[in-house]
Amino acid sequence: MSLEKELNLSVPIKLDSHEALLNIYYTASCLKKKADEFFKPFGLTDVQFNLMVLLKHQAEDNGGLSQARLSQMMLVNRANITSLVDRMEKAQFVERTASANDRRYNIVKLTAKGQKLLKEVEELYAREVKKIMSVLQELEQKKLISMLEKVRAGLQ
Amino acid sequence: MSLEKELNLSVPIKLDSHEALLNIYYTASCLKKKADEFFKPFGLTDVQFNLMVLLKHQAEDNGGLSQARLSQMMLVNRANITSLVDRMEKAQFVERTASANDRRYNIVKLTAKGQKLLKEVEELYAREVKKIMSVLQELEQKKLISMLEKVRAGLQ
DNA sequence: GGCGTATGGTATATATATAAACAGTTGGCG
DNA sequence: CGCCAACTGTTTATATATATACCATACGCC
Repeated sequence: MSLEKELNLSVPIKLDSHEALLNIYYTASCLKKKADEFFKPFGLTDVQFNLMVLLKHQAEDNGGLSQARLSQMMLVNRANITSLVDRMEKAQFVERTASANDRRYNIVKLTAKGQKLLKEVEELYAREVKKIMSVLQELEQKKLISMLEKVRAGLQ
Repeated sequence: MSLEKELNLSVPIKLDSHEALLNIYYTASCLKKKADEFFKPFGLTDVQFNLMVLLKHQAEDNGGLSQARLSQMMLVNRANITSLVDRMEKAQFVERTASANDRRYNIVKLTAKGQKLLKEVEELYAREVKKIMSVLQELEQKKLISMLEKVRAGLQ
């Protein structure tokens, strides 16, 4: 359905390019809502799940990741990670360890509880993602990815 | 550039469909950052600009819009609009009027100051959007829109 | 070895988002 | 007419985001 109908606008969007941009924006917003709904029963948010996935799959030798590294991979300000890890530490999903080499760093790792939960959720999540994106054929998905990469590249 | 490189991931994203979904998500995030940067010199945020555009173009007879209507068109919870309009009223971009017909409603309208600012920003914004999306040809933009509509439709 | 610069994490102020509970208003229907 | 159900806007608690300023630490270079 067109954005115009979905948002119940009384006047159509003038620029095609604006409509395309708004589509990216609103689709992401809908996906986020859907994700938050999906994660809620597990006591997680989409952001927290994302952080756990990064800890599991992107840490070499399972050695954990620094908060700064996490902030780069999540495209957020590093100030953000402080409170996020605070909350997740309180929920016992992750733990901070001071780095031995460089005392500026906090190394964040999954706890046993975090690992167990992640294992449980990850598979269901993958299935859900496949289902959601299955409305597009494989070639379309690749085309979509390449178009969005072009848009990001154009932003500098 | 691929998400893998942009985020400096050490392990590639396994599922194509997940990569597509993350591309939507991260592109929206990059666009939002770009937009906020763009609006900052005018003392606006992207959300505030969006609200002003709706007030200007979607209100029939320039009669303003209720907060509930705004929340529907912005795809946010109506609780959100309260503080948003509070801030914008304080900045004198908009004003609330009690509806004559139905005392439950607040009608939100642009002030003269808001109209003047919007007029100034809107044109620059349209130019910027055209520039950003010009990395895609017109047909590609239409294809992008239709793919994103399909994704949203699949979410129910 | 010591100093300036860069980097990591934190604190604060601010903006945006949700959900849930509440009060006031409206409207339908017996 | 009166009650109930639905709707609007607000409040509160919570989660996420930014920018900025700050402190501790590390590193390069003289």
